[in-house]
Amino acid sequence: MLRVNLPDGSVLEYSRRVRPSDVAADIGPRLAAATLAAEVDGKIVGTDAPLPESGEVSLRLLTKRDPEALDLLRHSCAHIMARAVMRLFDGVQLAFGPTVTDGFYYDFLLDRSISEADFPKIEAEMAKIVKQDEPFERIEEPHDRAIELCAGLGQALKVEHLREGLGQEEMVSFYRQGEFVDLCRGPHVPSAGAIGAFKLLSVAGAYWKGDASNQQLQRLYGTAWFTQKDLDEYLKRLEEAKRRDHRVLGKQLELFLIDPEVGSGLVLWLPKGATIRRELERFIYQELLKRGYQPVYTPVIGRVQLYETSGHYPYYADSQFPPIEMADGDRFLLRPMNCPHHIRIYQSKPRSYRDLPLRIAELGTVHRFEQSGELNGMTRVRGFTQDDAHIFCTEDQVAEEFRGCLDMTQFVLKTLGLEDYRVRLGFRDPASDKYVGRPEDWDRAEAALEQVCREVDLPELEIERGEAAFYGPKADFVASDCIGREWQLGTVQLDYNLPSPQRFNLEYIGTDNRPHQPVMIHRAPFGSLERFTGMLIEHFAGAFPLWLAPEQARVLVVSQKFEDYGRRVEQTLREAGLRVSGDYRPEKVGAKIRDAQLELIPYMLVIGQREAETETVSIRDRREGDLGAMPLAQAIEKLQAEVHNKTLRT
RNA sequence: GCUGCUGUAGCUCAGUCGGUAGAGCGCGUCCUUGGUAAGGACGAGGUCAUGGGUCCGAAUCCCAUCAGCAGCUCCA
Repeated sequence: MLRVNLPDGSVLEYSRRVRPSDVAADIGPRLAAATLAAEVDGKIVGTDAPLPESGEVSLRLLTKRDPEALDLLRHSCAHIMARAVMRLFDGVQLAFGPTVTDGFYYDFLLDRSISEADFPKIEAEMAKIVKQDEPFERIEEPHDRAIELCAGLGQALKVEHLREGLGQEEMVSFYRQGEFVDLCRGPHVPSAGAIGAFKLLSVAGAYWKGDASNQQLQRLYGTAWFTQKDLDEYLKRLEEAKRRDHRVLGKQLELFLIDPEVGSGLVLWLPKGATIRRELERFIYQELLKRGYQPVYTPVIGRVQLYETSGHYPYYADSQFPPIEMADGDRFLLRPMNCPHHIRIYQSKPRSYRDLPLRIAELGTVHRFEQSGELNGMTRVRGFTQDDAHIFCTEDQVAEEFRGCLDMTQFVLKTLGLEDYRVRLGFRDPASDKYVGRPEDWDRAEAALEQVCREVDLPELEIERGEAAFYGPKADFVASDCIGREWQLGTVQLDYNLPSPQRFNLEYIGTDNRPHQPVMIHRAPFGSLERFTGMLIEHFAGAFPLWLAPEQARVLVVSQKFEDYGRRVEQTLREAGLRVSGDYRPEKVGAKIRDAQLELIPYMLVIGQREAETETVSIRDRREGDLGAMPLAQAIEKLQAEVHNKTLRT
């Protein structure tokens, strides 16, 4: 006897073996037709997955109203795409075909390359399959039979996966739909007809099992939805996201430039972008000073030997600009990070425990030769400036210093209204040999870091093995760009290795009058100014809060007759510390407003006869529209207050 | 670095079958002097990414290079 508990509290009892589809049918034919999958005791299964013969289960039938069903739909669509590809091309080997956010992909190995020109053909074949509406049938096979089956189908990659990835499994499942059979955990929607709308999006290379030393497969990306309307809305969302892309806005609003004559991945900050950066720098310096940091300046190159000591040079040889070799054989490296210079400042005199914690900060410009395929607007570049600092402290001070770094990073993000981020704890992968230092130091560092992070209120804290820096574990603040790619912004890293005798051999004299090894913390709340600014552009869609806006206000004269008063207003604002310009073109005020709106200028000060006579300005807020006239002095106070408070305009 | 795609005026883009280049916006000049999202007229502006090749003839076809886009790999 099986008791089935349904979400509405009702209970059905069965003395025979049933599947979710049977339960749905018992409830009603409409539900039976609409059911795409089921959730049994919290686990998503297909409608044909047998329920236990006895006992008690809770069952939820999933229809197109449930987001979980959409995921299944996409997975099923990946199978249909694979089926179409196998019909159209010879010798196709299947790799993996999972769902991703808003869609799915499938990796194929085949002789000829697939290009976007092939999409209509593939989509047409998929449409045929969807129209036929054949069911997805689950088949379970013992491991050895599965290998035979895949080998018989010529699916060598699947055989490899069965042997290596699924070597421990006794039984594995396949899904069959017509002539198409695929090793797959499932579940799937009952049949192909559930797919309301789909579209192939792109094709790209992808390495087998994600390893660049393996063969490259062809990955087809697509998306699928319950209805054409959902698909259209999704495509529209993609279009809209593109409009806030920092590369598009950076050009449109003249914020920055990447010029091939200068070099790819090298950012030229235009005056307006430079203004934003300067304000961010001012903000971060104020904050550093409040928090007991000591700013320094150091050069952008150093002797190669310095980076041999740190371990960076051997470790990252491929991703650095090659050393500059002098006639006398001396070699210099364009610095790929700032820590060695700061370490040498630490070592410039004997340090006592009384000096600690020592916090050395610098907006340090570094250069790294990133792979060409990685370069991306301002988010991945070859020259960038970190809001870097290195804290040298005693073991006892680590937790508090680390907490302070997390706090500063959170403060910075909050000030800018960046709430949508996650924190990644990057720990070492014990199986990898890329990490330096003693395992016991690593354990200590990871434990210390995790404990502090757990104490502090951090959103979406996750531990990721293998994400540590080679010298220590770290906490990264990660945010997504307009098309959903994740980027590391702020980072706080704990380092027991660079101070060690094998590296720089840092010391301080303790209360016991004996030398001890300090601990280092590397931290950068923004991360890089380039990447952070890029993300800010997208976050604000180019409409910056007043304190960051390159042009905070524009004086618009109704007619050129009022140019004199307009220029006086402009000058008064400028003297009050505001960034302002004036539009005295012989255009109608409507045209001037439109231009200012499109340039995302926060405030427009409209000036005509009335204002000139009464020493007032008519303020127009870019978002709110006309706010009416007010005395010039009052307008200035209003703007200054907004700047001072770093008000976020929502 | 790898796979696929793309590169035409300052910007966004069109350019058919290979026959010597077009629009809108912007820019300049002139007219208009106006009240909260586009006033009008005229004009200038292109080594069709770069270098080779095929062809009587190349923006168009082929190759290479450079750059960008999407993805993979990498990310101190």
